[in-house]
Amino acid sequence: MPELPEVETVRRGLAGRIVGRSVMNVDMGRERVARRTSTSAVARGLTGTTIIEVDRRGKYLLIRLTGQRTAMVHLRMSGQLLVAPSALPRPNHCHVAALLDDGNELRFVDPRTFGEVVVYATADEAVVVPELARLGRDPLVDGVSRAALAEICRGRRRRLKSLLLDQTAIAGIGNIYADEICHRARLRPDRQAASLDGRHLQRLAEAMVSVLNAAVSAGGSTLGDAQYVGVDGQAGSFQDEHRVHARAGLRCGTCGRGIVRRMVIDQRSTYWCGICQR
DNA sequence: AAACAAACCTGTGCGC
DNA sequence: TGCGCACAGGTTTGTT
Repeated sequence: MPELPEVETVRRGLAGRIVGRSVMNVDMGRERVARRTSTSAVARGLTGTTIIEVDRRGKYLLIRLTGQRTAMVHLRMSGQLLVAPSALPRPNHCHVAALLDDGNELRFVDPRTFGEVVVYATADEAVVVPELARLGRDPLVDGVSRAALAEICRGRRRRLKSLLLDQTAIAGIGNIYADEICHRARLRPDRQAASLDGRHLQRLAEAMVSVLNAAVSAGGSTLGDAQYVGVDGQAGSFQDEHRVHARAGLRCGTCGRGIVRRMVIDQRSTYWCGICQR
């Protein structure tokens, strides 16, 4: 579910609601969400700390804590981080509930339990979360240029969308935004990345930044199943601006002539307009 | 190296 | 209504 814009929306929500708060007590649910260590390690790691700041790298949230600790949260497909008064009943599938000193609870909710939480000494980051070091550049944190994309595409025989989904190439883009970025750049998702010339790469870099920024401004995308919501349970609105994703059979909103088509790339549904995108 | 398949889970929507 | 199946925003592992 959550891609860069949704995770960034959560990050901003958390920054405004939990920075400066202390963790009084922690209730844990399913062991699986703490699989990188254990539920008791997560509870012990959080209890008694104060939240200093909230960082994001690609789809990874990094909550910096006192005591030189960090809590890493990855929402995967169905995870949510919610801040709610502790008096309100917890939703189903609430696997971490951290009581804060202002009476709110920070809650990690995840029906499918693909998501995870781990607390570690910040100095051990490279050991505990080794995939962070392998992430490619984050288009909003690091910026992305035509030259940077040329470097990524160079010497590879790979389809464009597959490259966009590869977190070690570019961090934060998932299935929705890969489709929307390809559309905005007017590039077919299945064309060979190595075939892109300087003009194409320039369009791709601009599309990446503009689509992701617009999506962050809209608070992310909440599809029909409403799985993604922000920390206050609010839906995003960028789904109203999707041009192709999950719109098979509908008329392309950009050219007004093409009908959005569906294909499968890397086991993921892929939507594109055969007229706009070459 | 790239593409593909399956796995991890639960929920929802659709056709019959 | 109920059942069975397809499918869902992610990532990893193993196989062609």
